Amino acid sequence: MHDIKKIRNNFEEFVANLNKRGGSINIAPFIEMDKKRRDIIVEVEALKSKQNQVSKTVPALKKEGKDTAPIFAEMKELSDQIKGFDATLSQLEGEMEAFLLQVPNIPSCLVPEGADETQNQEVRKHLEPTQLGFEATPHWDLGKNLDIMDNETAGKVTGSRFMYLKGAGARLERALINFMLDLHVAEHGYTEVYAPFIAHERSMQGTGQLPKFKDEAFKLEGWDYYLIPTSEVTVTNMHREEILEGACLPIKYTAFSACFRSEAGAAGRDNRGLIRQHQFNKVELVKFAHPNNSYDELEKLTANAEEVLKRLGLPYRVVKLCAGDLGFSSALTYDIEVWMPSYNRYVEISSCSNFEDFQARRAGIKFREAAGEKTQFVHTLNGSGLAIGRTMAAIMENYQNEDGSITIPKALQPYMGGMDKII
RNA sequence: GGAGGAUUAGCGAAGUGGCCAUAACGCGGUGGUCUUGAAAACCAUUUGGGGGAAACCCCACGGGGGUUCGAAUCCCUCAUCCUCCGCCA
Repeated sequence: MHDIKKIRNNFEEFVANLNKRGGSINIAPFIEMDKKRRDIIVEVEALKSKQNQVSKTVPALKKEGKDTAPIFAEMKELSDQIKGFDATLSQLEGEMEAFLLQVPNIPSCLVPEGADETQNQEVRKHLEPTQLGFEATPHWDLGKNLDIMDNETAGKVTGSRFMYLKGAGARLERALINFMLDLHVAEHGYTEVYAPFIAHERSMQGTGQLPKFKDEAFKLEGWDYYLIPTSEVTVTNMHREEILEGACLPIKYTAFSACFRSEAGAAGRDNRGLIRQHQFNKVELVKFAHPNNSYDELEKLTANAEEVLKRLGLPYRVVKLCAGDLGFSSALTYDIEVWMPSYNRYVEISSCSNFEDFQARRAGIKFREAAGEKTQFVHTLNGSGLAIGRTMAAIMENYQNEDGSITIPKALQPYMGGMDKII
């Protein structure tokens, strides 16, 4: 959500910045609605002021025993007029909100120009791509052969794009969750949160999943509830409609959750195995930061997510998304991509973004620098730290042995009850 | 799921149709007086949003709707909390 005043006062600059994303937005109807809205407000408030003035004199008139009927008749007319204006106004404001909710965030000045992911910029790289010395087996084949992954049973019980994990596979999922949460809590200073997997419509709107991406979300029939596509929704909205104390910032949360995505239109190649599921687990990092240092906080958050891959010894690179590839709510995003041997390329495993005040405006998350100061919107940030399923896939593929077994990375062995290999 | 009660500022709380929302009263916060300093006492100050060039005006008593000339107050509805009952991991 954008500041109406900002749009009103610099709308050419606003449109130019927005169009860096590749669209072309027509803001003129909005400017017209805004003008009309303010005209109506001036008119209706004058009427309300009169209504208040007259109402104040009523008790005195009654006390004096005067006849109030003519005044009431006149006031009835005024009251009806006010109701008419208020109805027009609320409809207009509804239209304006509906318009604004569809407008994506402005890319930060740090975002490179570009139309699509081919123009994203590689920022840094850790480790060289794994040299197995034999042909890489995709993780879904490894998983099936080791009897730790079973998508056929999932198909029987639920449907496609779901997965059963068994034995060491299920254990590995749990180990990764605990390993990541422990790292972020004990070493990176995040507060662990366990949040609902379902959120109402306004929360989904608060973080920007709605109204534009309705098709991506699973809605509960008969309810205004959605399965969360990421715990970003339930964690960021923890502080919706709140005024935080400036001294508390930055607030840092880490949360494990299942995530649910319809993945509408994402059929086809590169989606097998654990890469693109309707349900997957994720450990999320969320920050509420002071506007002055939110970009430093983004660097730290990204480094915190990278640390997971470093400890697991997985090769990765960090790319800065160009304007055309930037998510709807984001002002700047770093994607972390892990090396996937069977793909012979990097695959996204985390997306770390600064939303500046875009989500904060939608969700009403403010802070006060100090007592007596004006309130301002916080900057919100988040990133995966990391997606569990894709991390498991990356471990299976990068740590596979020629005999089809999988070595467990050292850092995970304590979480696997000392197991060092899945055979 | 059923019955009853509650929701007012940072906290507690008064207010049951107009004279009560810059919201009584108490606590807390901030500034000051006094003091070597502190405490105490005293004085002042302390919600958020919108419109307007400004003066100033409008809105908000858990959310939304209604009745009324006028709603914190009456009605409907939703949410949350408390008590009891039912059910349950």
